Amino acid sequence: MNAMSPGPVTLQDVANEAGVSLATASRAFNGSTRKVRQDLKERVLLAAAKLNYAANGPAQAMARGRTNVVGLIVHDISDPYFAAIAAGVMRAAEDQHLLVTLGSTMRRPERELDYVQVLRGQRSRAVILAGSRVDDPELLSRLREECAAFERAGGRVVVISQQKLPLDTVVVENRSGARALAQRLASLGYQRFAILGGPTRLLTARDRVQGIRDGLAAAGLPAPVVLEGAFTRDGGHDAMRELLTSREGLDCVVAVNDVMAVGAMAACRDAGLHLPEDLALAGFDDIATLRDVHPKLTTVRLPLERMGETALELVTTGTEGEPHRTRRIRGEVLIRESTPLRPTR
Amino acid sequence: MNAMSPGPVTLQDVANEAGVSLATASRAFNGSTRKVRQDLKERVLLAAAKLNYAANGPAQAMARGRTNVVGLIVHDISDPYFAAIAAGVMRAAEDQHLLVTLGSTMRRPERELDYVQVLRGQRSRAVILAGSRVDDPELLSRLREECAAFERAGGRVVVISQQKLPLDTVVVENRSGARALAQRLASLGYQRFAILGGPTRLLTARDRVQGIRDGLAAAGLPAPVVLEGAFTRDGGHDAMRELLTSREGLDCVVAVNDVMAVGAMAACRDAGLHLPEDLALAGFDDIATLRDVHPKLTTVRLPLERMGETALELVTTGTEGEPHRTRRIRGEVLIRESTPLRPTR
DNA sequence: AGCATCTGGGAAGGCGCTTCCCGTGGGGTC
DNA sequence: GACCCCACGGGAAGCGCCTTCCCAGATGCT
Repeated sequence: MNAMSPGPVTLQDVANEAGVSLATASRAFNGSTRKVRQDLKERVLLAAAKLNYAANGPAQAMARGRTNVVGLIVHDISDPYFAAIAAGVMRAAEDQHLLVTLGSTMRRPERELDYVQVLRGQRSRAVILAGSRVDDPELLSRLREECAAFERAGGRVVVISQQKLPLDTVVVENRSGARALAQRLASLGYQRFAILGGPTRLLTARDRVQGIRDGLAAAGLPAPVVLEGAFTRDGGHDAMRELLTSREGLDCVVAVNDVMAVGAMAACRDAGLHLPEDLALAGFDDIATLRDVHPKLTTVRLPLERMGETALELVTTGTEGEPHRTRRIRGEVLIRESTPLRPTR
Repeated sequence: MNAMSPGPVTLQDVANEAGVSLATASRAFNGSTRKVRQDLKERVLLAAAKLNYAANGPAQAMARGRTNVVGLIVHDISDPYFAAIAAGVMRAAEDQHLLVTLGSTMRRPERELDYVQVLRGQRSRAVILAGSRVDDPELLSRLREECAAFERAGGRVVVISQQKLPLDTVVVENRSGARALAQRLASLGYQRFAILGGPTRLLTARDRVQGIRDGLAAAGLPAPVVLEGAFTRDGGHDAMRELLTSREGLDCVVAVNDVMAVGAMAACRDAGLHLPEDLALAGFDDIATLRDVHPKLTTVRLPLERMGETALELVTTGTEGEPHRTRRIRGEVLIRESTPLRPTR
């Protein structure tokens, strides 16, 4: 293609090819303050295409002092909750010509700190922390400091979950959603509830448990049994199995997310229970790939992709020095087959 | 923290703080060829920690001529198939202190080209192309050229799917897996098959369809009906609905992936069919979150996370100039409830 | 004709880091 | 004790690009 220079094509090569100066070639691409005559610009672009020029990202980053990369930190990318958020972030990022670097903490929240630091070093334009905050003041405080350092370095930080840090936040209204779900279930006639809760240190799990409690209390129902399990399919499965061996007379089990609910569903089947006749079951999130389980799962729909898009929108629209903004995301209760109207006794 | 310099902390700041030269500070971190006296090294590391120093990634990339970023390009990150591969890549990348930049083509294969080019500009150390190749010679040829450019620039390219390019490849043995599945199903007594195929231009879909055909033919069974649908839940759903309105006397339907199979399952239920009594159904992939659907789905297990890990291993272990390597991934047929032994008539 | 305005080009500076090269000091060898 | 070598610290070049300064030429306006 170009036999002259050895390594990758540089802007100088493009300028030579087009017969213009380096400065003009640069202006042809980024033309901000100065204008470049149309025909010259075309020549440059043509030369670039001919040489298959791709601007050196690190060099640009260095000269400009910032990149067009945003970091997305999730707990576990193979969890469909985060995969859906990631899809939303990706879609919005593409429109803005931003690249997304993915970090996965493998469900170890302390790893968020490392990622934020690494991304600061990378001069990422922003970091999106997707996923529940954790009840750990020490960790929270260190994270606050790390995020502050990130912002001092000129980046933005957006959180998707709880508003626990002085940052732009997409707040997921887990508690009110869970409360609404519980009230709807109560209105369907269910009375004796159990909750399959996630790890209590995860605020998302905790908020949902509390919301359900709120809703049941508001409906005048007794406090539910709460079991703690991992925030995964196996967590739901194991918690449900324990529940089935020890508890009797339950109406309705609410898992704090769909993945756990599906695990619980499997545990019920293993135990020979017939759903929903023998027991009603509900989840949370409305994970797309789980919408076809049978019986169809009552849940609270969260617009996961839109949450990702919203986070990226906060990244791109912020103005310097502005106080941190909040976007509230409400869940929508979806009553489906797994919680039919309960025949009155 | 340090009131002197305005912007982010630089290596010079650390060197000053530690009372050593810039060169020494740099060597304290990377000290490969050259050694630094132990006490000086500790002083530098201490100073770095004190100042909360994070090395400037772009600057390092520029000086070294390469980054520690690998790009992962998938068709759709919200598809659990790709999410699982991504999880494997992430895990392996973490061990190697590599960062992963995610590209999602939104199922438009031609966008792979753009991503490869962008990642070349970013001086990514490698690109992993996860996802089916496409039957489009023109596109394939352009992709070959773009990948060659990437490798000329010093990066590596690894493909997960079919061996269609002269690159390191994690070959998924879709055809033999599908063939084995079909033969097992035949041995269970099924005779009249239909296939819910994906888009024919996707080689993964095509290979699986062909494998099933092979297996049925080997078992002496008549050629199956094949319907084409999108490679998604809705694709499976719609294809199954069409199948149910037009075809009679089917034994067993095989969808070319689990997501489609679950969509098909829903369509069957909508039509009042009872699975597996009225119809057997099988999928492909063994997607983790879909293992609990009822009836449990017969499928071909693919070690998705391990495929991601293997791809990253190819990225890190390659030696210059070596001919491209191949890692074959075999599927494992899992017969489950959705295809019970068929009572002989 | 005189002046303001626009645009291209050359050149220099700087981003933060790695690494080559030089110089010095200490230890070993005969 | 002279010599050599090695180890290691420090100075400085250079990675590719963007930006800016300044000058030259062209154009348009009064």
